[in-house]
Amino acid sequence: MAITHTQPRFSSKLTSQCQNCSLSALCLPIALADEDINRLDQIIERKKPLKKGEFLFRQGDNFDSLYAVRSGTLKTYNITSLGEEQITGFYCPSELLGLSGIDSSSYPVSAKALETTTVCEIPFSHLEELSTQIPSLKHQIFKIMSRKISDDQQMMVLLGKKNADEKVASFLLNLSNRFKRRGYSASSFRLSMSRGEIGNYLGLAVETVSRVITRFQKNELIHVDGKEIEIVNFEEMQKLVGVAHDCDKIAHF
Amino acid sequence: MAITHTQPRFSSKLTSQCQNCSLSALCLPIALADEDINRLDQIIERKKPLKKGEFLFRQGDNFDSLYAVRSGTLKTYNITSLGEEQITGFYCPSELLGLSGIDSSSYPVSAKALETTTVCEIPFSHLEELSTQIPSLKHQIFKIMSRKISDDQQMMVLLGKKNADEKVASFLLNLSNRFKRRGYSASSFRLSMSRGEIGNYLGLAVETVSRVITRFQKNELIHVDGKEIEIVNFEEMQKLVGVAHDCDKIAHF
DNA sequence: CTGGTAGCCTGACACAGATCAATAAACTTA
DNA sequence: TAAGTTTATTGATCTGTGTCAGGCTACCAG
Repeated sequence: MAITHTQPRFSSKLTSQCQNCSLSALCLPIALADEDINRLDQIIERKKPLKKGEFLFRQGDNFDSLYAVRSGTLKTYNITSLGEEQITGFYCPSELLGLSGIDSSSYPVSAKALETTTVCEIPFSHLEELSTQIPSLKHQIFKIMSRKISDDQQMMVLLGKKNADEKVASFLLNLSNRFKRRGYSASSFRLSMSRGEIGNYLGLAVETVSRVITRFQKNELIHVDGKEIEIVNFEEMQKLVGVAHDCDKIAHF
Repeated sequence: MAITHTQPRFSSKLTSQCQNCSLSALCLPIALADEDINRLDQIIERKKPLKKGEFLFRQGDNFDSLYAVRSGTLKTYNITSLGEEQITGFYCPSELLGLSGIDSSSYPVSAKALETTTVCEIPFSHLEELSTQIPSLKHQIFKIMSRKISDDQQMMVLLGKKNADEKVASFLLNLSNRFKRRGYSASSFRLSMSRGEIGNYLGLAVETVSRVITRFQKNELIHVDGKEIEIVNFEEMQKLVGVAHDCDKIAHF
């Protein structure tokens, strides 16, 4: 929830980092009183960076904390009964991980860094306590969890109904939106995950992801150079995804 | 959260229905003090039954309330940009609907009754208020939302990685577990949804669902008579799904 | 520099499941 | 009861994507 963009500093003497954090508008969309932000700030621990491939937590670990991404990217994944990995999400700066652990008191997924990554740790018991004292904070947590539920359901629609082109286009536009929200370019960004990880996440084979991306480039929808992506033709991409504009089609039976 | 199994009664004079409700153990897994149950009870409205095909709420409606299913079944679904419906969940007695509406203040899905259905309405603003006064209630809401997030992620694994047989087997065993938890037979139950709705939910064509079910019957995994299902060979069904037993295979890299 | 590894791309082919079509069964309404 | 409608089943065929196999490139360690 509270994130700073400054260089990692580990002194607990630094308070009010959330206020200075360029991402706090995203973490705390409903402005808390200054005093409340301070209180929130005090329960948050800034952790030392994870290197690529390191775990933030593992499936089965005791649940203690939520984590807000400060910089870098992580993936969460399940291990299926066959021992394969199924990626359930990618997490960019300002996004919150670990919500699925609250219920069972252990994390039902593993979280691994895709690159050098820093996070803020938010001990859940403290957060919960604080949320008793600050109703707007509690409301904010409800909203964040609710949002996660809607987003996951959109993902279910994608996995259940879309073809390969639509999946990849949705994925790229989704990333684009997330970068945009953070103040970065919506049209030009770097993929921190491999083609294999994209395919895993979207329910596609690596080869299919590769072919679709190549074809998109051939059709001048995007420009690709390895992990660098530039979205050239937003309009066509959105048509592929099926944007909400043509919602007049929607009937309520 | 609070549900009664008695015949529908609409007098607001009836208090403490939650205590008498055979489902309350499911709604209130962490026992609230009697006094707290009463307070919860007082904010809950028992609504008149929905007939098959009627809406509980529609995509875009203002979000006001959560709903707990008392009897019957509902489905929730999205309308995709092409105007098709994508079912995102089925809801049986004791289960809670509407969580995805908290974030955006309008429901992002529609909820429709699959048969005659009664629900308890829980005005969210009241619930939130009450949760400020009763920390264990707040905790319970966090847990329920967290559980929903884990469940949806399991569904993403199913949609992304499983084949038709595994999907249908998972679906049937999932229903079986839910009936069992409610004290009904785990092996013998009635599907309240059509084959088309099952297919839609699982990302399969109707014909595929039909064929898989027929084949399961041929192989004596289940016995089917229209909407009546009997699971005959649990062990084989669980093998199909890939139960968690063979988790020694799982490596943590 | 060399060899090794991992990621990515591309082509050929196979197959699970979609689609199309026709019939049968179940339910609805009059 | 019959007529009409929806739902389920079954068979025949088609197709999008997975699978397999090969090669290319980039990067790292020695």
